[in-house]
Amino acid sequence: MKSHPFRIFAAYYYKWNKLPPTLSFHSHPQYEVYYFHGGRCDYLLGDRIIPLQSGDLIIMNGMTRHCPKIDRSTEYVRTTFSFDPHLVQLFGPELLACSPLKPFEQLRNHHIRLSPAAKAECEDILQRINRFYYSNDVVHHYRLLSAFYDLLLLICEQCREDMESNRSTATDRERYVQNMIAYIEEGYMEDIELERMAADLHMNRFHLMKVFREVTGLTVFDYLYRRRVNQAKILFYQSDRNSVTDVGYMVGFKHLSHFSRVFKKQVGMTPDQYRKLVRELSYTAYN
DNA sequence: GAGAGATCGATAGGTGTTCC
DNA sequence: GGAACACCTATCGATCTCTC
Repeated sequence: MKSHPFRIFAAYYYKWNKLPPTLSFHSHPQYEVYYFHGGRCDYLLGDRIIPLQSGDLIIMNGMTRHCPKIDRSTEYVRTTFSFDPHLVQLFGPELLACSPLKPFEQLRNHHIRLSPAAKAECEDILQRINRFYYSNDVVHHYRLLSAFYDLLLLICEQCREDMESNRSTATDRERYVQNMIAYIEEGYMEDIELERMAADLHMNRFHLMKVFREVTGLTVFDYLYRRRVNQAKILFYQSDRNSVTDVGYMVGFKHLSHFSRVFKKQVGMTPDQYRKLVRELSYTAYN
């Protein structure tokens, strides 16, 4: 899976009992699932501190800055799993009917304490994800997607009560940023200007930029371009008949040169190289 | 040879930072 | 929260390479 071109997934099982890794506040446009197996750790999520217990699950929209604060005197084990929310488009309308991303969209950042039975089930799914993630086998790639879908459903089940009571723990600043992200989601394929965005959201342009950066660690345009490039990846994946030029225009770039430059900066290869990799993969899958 | 795509350079306008 | 300004980058056009 490491060499797989479709790097929208990222799954990591991590066990540490010696030197600590570099852990700092970070954010990203992907959604993230964090599962705590064991150890002593507080999780810093925006301006909240969550003391963790074994079997705790945190779902995050990714855009709020987050990091674990680990007690180094004990062994620390966790699994994180991040993914681009638009990846679910690959599941098709029937599987999307149950809104598998609803907990991420409605609750945004949410802490779940799993029962022993749910904990066992979750660990089984994560184990499968971890196993298939590192495989280059095409069948394992689809089994990874299947396990991913299973995980989303488990999360939906665990969040059902909280979603029904519509309990949201977002702060005012997070809600501001959620509005900005929703605005970008609606118009990322068109021209987006900060001035107009600020006016539409009834915010000051400077305040808007400042809050977005403070909450996410990214600039508005950093986010916009990541969103466009991820959508381009999905379009390449959905059909290798899409030309680089068409995809560039479809995701909101006005000029191919700009699209190519941004894509290469983010992905490390040109859109055409990426498209060819995806094409090779689908040929392998059908042969 | 034609079309698609990549790359480069110049520049105007927009953005981010800093300060109040 | 608002303003000023330096700097970055999006845009545009030109040109080159590659593939069919």
